[in-house]
Amino acid sequence: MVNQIDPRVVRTGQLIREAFRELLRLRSFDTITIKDIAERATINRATFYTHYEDKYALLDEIIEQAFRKMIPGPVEHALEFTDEICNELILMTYRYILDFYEICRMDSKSIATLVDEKIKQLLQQIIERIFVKGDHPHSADPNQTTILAAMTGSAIYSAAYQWFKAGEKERTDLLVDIIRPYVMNGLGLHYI
Amino acid sequence: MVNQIDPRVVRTGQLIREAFRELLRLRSFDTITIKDIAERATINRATFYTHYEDKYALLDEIIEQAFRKMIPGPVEHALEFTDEICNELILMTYRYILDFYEICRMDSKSIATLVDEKIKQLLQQIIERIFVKGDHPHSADPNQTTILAAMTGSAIYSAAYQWFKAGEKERTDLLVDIIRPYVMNGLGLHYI
DNA sequence: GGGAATAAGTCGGTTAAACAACATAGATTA
DNA sequence: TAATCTATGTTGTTTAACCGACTTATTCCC
Repeated sequence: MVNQIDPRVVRTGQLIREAFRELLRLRSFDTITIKDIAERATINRATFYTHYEDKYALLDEIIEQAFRKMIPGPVEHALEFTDEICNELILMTYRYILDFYEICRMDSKSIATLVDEKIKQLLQQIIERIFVKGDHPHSADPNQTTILAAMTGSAIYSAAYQWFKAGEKERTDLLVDIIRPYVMNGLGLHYI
Repeated sequence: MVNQIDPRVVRTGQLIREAFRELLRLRSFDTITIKDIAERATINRATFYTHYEDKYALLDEIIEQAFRKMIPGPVEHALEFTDEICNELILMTYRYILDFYEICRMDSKSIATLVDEKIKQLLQQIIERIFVKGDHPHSADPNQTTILAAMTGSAIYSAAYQWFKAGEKERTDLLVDIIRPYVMNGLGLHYI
């Protein structure tokens, strides 16, 4: 429908996302209308729909973009799921949660579950990719690989989220030391 | 040809002018190409020409926009050419020169005369408008009004420019006290 | 001087954004 | 409850931006 290389398309997309990010700092997700976004982005309301199906799709992309920007280089290029990589993933996830809940007004908690799901899914993807690239013990069975990645991703996310909700902002080394052994043992990678 | 209300037109115009202002801070006017401007503005080179005839026309508009933004409220709404208004005009002109020559790299002096002419012309317009609005002694004769405005504008500009070139950045009160009596006497307004 | 490279303009065809108008669905209020 | 208002999507038409190609300068370098 739209050519993602056309500079007009690129610019309009940027305007929409930037407007939306600004609005999320000011108000809660469900008080923001398409009209608001279009006005702030200085585009026509109808044009919004050639870029996103609705504001949920837009939120989805915002989350993903922000998350991908935070992936550390070592994780990006990791060929094996090592303790070090596991640490990076944990810290990155925690950092993302801190950032996101600071930026967004989550008064209504309307989008909290959406965000949770999205982040878990992205984490899972990253982890699965590392499993497949390296010769992980179970990588022969794609099905099992996916399940292990899902468990690992949600374990890391849930723990980081609980840490955040408990109000602990310091001593992330403790957080790491709780999650990593659990995950690595679970994967049977501890003694590799 | 282009509809100045269409948001696309407004946005493209802003992008072009902003890109040009940025480039003027980095390089001198005659080293800047249309291609440079278009690239920085993230628009197509051909699109530039639907907005401006060439980079001289663009410079012209940049100068005018910047100048108009500096017009003080009292001058904007003046109904009479008083000492106070005259002071404001002098100070504003001097401030403009300071700003402009700080922003633009005038290495080659290629555009200095263009800028000079433009500013004199704008000053003249402002002054003439005040003459016409108030019942200035000579306002009955439109021709004479224009000439008086031209002389006043260029007198103020030249004096402010000489002051700037002499390197005097302080004591603008002295500058004002030199120009104002000259102009007001010249206009025969000193004893009104 | 002569040839290559780069910039300035121009033009016709294509694509995306603007816009107005419409139908629908919730929310608000009389 | 009926009526008004506001947000959501959708559609067809118009317009401006994109793009490639082309013709002229201008500059640069051999």
